[in-house]
Amino acid sequence: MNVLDSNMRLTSQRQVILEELQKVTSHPTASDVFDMVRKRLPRIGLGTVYRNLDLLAERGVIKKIEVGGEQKRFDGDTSPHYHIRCVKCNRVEDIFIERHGELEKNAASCCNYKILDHHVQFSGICSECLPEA
Amino acid sequence: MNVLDSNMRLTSQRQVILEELQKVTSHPTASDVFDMVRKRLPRIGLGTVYRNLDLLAERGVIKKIEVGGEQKRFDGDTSPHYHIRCVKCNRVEDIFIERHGELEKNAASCCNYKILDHHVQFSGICSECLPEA
DNA sequence: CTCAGTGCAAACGATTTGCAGGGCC
DNA sequence: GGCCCTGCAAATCGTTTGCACTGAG
Repeated sequence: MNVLDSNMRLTSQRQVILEELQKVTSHPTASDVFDMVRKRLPRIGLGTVYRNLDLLAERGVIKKIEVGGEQKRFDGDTSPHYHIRCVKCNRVEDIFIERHGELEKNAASCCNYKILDHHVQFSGICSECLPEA
Repeated sequence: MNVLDSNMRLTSQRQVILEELQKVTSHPTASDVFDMVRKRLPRIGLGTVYRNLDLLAERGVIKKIEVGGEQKRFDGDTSPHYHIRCVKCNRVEDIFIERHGELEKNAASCCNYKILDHHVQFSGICSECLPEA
């Protein structure tokens, strides 16, 4: 928790939210996290969850990811990796293939942007949904 | 407009929405399209715009793209290409580099999904925003 | 003590939907 | 003439915010 500013307090809500998020690899939405955290802190409010997730994401302690779908999702793993989403059940999983630096180089040569980052989104059908497809 | 089902009617609203969208490369949001279309059809409703954009996207006549930000955007160009978003002004532009088939192959070998598609999202600072950065 | 953080509820913005009337095929 | 589609407004959903209170430092 040393990444946080000195004027950022270590509340139990903040702590539990981070712990619960880092415990899973399911890329939960804010209300998923709310449900997870509520088991340990029954009086926590949904607003608090949103506020803390945004704050932690801003500091880079966690990542806010925007795959398809309506709700944003959060990832406790900040190491660089890609994602795949199942178009049937909307599950989101990690794809650990090496980042293609080449991609940013190619993009840079065909537009006059200062490129900061890139992300690759795969979509497909997960092994669990495949049989019924 | 031959891509449409036989039971899909060619209303003026539908026609104008498609025309206006194909006229630009700015990846407008639904309400951007609403504003564009309203100049020609002042009585059109926002709901109609949403309904038609979704419908056209479902048929593959246009594409619904989900870059960062709150609103979804629409692209009249359905040829395969990537996108870059300016983190300052939120403009979205096309990146025409050849698709990396390799990406899907690599992803397939590290997860047991049937991979259907992939998309690459770049983020950066556009030439217009760069001076003030 | 102080002020960042909280719970709660109301507000908000994007999108969806129910419905009665309208116009394409 | 049927029924898909529209305009309109209300409803919904995710997320944000105002406020008075609480508790970490």
